[in-house]
Amino acid sequence: MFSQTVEYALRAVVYLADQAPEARTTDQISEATQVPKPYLSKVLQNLGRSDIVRSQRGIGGGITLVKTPEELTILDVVDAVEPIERIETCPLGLKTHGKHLCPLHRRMDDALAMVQDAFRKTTLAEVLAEPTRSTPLCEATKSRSRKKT
Amino acid sequence: MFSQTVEYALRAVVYLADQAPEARTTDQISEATQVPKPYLSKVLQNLGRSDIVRSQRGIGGGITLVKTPEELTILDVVDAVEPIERIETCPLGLKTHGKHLCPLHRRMDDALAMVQDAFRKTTLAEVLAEPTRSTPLCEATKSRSRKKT
DNA sequence: TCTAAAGCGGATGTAAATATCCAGTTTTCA
DNA sequence: TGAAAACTGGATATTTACATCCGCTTTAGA
Repeated sequence: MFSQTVEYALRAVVYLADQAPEARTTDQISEATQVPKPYLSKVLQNLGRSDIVRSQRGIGGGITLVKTPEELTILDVVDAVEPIERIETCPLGLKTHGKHLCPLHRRMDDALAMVQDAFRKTTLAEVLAEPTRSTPLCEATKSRSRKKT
Repeated sequence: MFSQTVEYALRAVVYLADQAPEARTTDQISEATQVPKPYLSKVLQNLGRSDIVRSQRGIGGGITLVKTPEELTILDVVDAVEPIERIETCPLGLKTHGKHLCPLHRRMDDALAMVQDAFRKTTLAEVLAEPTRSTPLCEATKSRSRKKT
């Protein structure tokens, strides 16, 4: 139900949040997140246009988060690459419904709203801080704090 | 976030539930739900294979629900055409994660679970019974109980 | 038993999402 | 100032979802 692109974007941002405030190259992100590099490159460009990440060309360059992990939510990232389309008006275009959704579409939209709310409430910092055996994106026992390669 | 196919399937089934236990032809369903007839036909075939609807060829034939609207949930329909794919194992294939999802994928899967639960709890009968100004799929003031054309 | 109604299944076309490639530009540093 | 690192943008596959078309089969009723 979530597209590949959303999955990839989230992986990349989680990785960058983990490494913040250090910059990481597309190569590094690709390797860490297992996202095919050429496609990842496009996704990152997109995140750049939406002001989620900033890019720096040239030697020593790379990608960094614009905000801190505390300020950035999952929803910010999802909205940047593929916003959740809420059902605002009757999909059948019935005039008499207008903004008053019928029970079917009301329920579908409620489901979308739940997902949106859950994503809005979760910051990247929370994802990283969660005590668990599984570090985001990394094999279990690997350190998470190593910064430079 | 929900595909066209799911949207179409739900519209068709809601319409059939409203008309139950009468059969309706693809033409009638198409007109009522505004779903393009040739594609609707495929969707209905799919719902037939999943035993959500039954079809009857020939004059006087058409499509009917297999279960009553009370027994049929939104999730049944969604699962029939395009099951919600829960995240069961780490999408990166990290061995040490196994079934223990990392915090990112845990949250994504939780969102999927919420949608699934909401859909499982709602029967078609509930959708039809809900007191509202907007009858499912129909213009506001139209009767909902007319059976034959 | 013939005809018209109705669904079935295969073939085909189109658009969007996913993925790759490469030439060009920016930047650092020797 | 030149070479290497790194991102950018455009062009091009590939795959999947969406949509249509058409000839065939089943069925009811005149």
